[in-house]
Amino acid sequence: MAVQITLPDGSDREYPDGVTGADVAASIGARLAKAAVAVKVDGEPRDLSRAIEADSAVEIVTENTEAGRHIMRHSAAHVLAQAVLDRYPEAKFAVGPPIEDGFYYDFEVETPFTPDDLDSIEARMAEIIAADQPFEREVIAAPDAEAMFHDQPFKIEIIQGVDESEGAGGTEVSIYRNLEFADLCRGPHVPSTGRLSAMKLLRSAGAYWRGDENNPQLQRIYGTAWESKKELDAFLNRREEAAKRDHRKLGRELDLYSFPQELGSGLAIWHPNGGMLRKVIEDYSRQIHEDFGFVFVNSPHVAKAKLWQTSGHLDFYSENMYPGMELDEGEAYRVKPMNCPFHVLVYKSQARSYRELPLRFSELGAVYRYERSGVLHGLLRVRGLTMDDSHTFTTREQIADELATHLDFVVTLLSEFGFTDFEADLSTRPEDKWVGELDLWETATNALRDALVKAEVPFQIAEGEGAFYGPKIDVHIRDAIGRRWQMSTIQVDFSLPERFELEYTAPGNDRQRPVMIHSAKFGSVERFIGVLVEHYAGALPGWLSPIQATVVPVADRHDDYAGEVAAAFRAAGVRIHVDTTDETVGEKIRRAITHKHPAVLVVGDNDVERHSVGLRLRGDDTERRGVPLEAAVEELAEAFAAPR
RNA sequence: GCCGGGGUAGCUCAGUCGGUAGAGCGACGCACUCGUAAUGCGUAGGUCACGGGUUCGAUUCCCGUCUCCGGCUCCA
Repeated sequence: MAVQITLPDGSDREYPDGVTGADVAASIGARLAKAAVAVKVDGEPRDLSRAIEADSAVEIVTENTEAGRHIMRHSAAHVLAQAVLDRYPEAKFAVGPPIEDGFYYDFEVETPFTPDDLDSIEARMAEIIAADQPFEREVIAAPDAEAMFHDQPFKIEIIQGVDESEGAGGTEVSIYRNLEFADLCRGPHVPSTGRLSAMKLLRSAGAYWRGDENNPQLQRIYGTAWESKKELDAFLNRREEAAKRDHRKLGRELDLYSFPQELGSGLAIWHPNGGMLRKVIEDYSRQIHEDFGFVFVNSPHVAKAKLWQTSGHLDFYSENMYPGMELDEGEAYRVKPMNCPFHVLVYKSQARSYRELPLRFSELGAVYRYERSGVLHGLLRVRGLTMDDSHTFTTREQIADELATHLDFVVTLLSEFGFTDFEADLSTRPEDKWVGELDLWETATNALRDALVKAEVPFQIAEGEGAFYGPKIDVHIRDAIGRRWQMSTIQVDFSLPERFELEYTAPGNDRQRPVMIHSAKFGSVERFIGVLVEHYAGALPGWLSPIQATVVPVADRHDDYAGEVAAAFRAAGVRIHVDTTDETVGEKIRRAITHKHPAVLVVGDNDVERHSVGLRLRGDDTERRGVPLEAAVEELAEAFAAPR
């Protein structure tokens, strides 16, 4: 007997019966065998030590691939559990999957782990790894597994879950064993613990069993594992680099905004530089809205509770709303968490004709949302935010064109801020609870899909994930270091027009109900700025920089000329300031560079005489001397011009 | 909200096994007037987050509050 194995390059090889993945790897090459952590047999990951019974396509999974690291991290999670149970025999262990860049394991223990505990656990893991214990797979009947894990309630629950999902009775589960430690696991695993030397525990945290806060809270330990010390160090280094981009830290360094404790959680104040950044972004927002045919409306921060009752927010959104207040004779008011009811009232302020539609209302509206204290995070999750919010009222016939326009708008806007890597989620009708007409849902959903295809935005369909009142598109971007952020949304709404009994007069003089499209392009101005700052690591593109250029007079006899230079730039629309502080030239330049100013202009005796400047642009560590002033003004005005 | 870890000068941090605190940067003053990433000297600046308790004495120990950081989706 022999098995025929097809390798990824298409070649076929014969192997004797009982051949293992490890044998196949060894037969191809010693280096491959050394790097192998598992195999894929007909696409299914398996242990290297398992015999390959039938003819199949085999691919060796090596440690330097994502699939390989995934397996290593899964194995590292086992070792973590093993170490914890060694140290805390009474601990109950729950689940321990690999995640992006690492792994975790959840435990129920008497007292939460301290940082010292983590050191001790990591030391025990190092011993297990040094002992190079082999991972051994075993398949046993579910009832036997329940007996084996009789004092491990989470494992019992998992075993019973396997029963439910795969049909009760006669079900088998696999377990992995290394020495005295055994864990329920689908596998595969690395051959032995010795493969996990580049490993580090990172932190502990509370986490609810199965992510549900009604369940007991477990103690989660996070760790990371890589194929080599070098890769581990590179990862730790990347984390440090990411920390340097933290918009909260950069916000302070660049004097953009702050979160004073006196103010309140989740609330920011904007300093002059941040105020300028907001102005530039808000000016841009107004301009592009105008360019895409939107008109501007405005609304107050509070409204009668009855309005929120009509809109449905008190029924569906009240947990995110600030508590009510009473005015006059017991009239209840609420602070707005959204702008939509106001824009609806603008629509209702007069009888509408089909000739006016689509009607696109836009507002940079400050809204307030109650977020749980634990989820607040800098500008990225706040309790007071400014939405570049719009509400478009269309006829049914116009929906498709209108959605395409909105997507075009969003993509144009994100591109002009330098984001190029988009992904979208298309959320479709929920199964059970929804309003409106089925064919309208289909029309709108298809229109959203067509728009995505036409705009060439890669997307996934989030089946049934839509709101009850209509389908939507969420647009995500990837930032400079690969993180994914949700930015824009385009949300169709069949419900609000119904609730507010919106109408327009159609050509046949009959009354029709419009459809609404909610859309936020930045999401929130605050959050958008947070993402921008992190994406650019504070070095905002010239058109966005609050200070675009600094003039450095060489000595104070050049201050007057420096003022003339600044005036010339200002006249051309460049945001410039003169550094007249009593410092050396080197220090003033260093200061401008560390504050990420896009241009530094040094002026000295030669420049006064020749009416020129020394010009140094950000990212360039050389300078150009004696550039004629007019030429420099023209160059920077062009380089720093806003896209619209 | 829940779990863990923090809160000391404007910022970054050290320190106090209970005897009211220190550095660097920044700010301010003086000198220097300088050509592309830190000139020198000096001065000021702290209710050690807030409230209570223990103590002869609390920034330090205990309790509570506020606040910040990390985590709470990724199906053995």
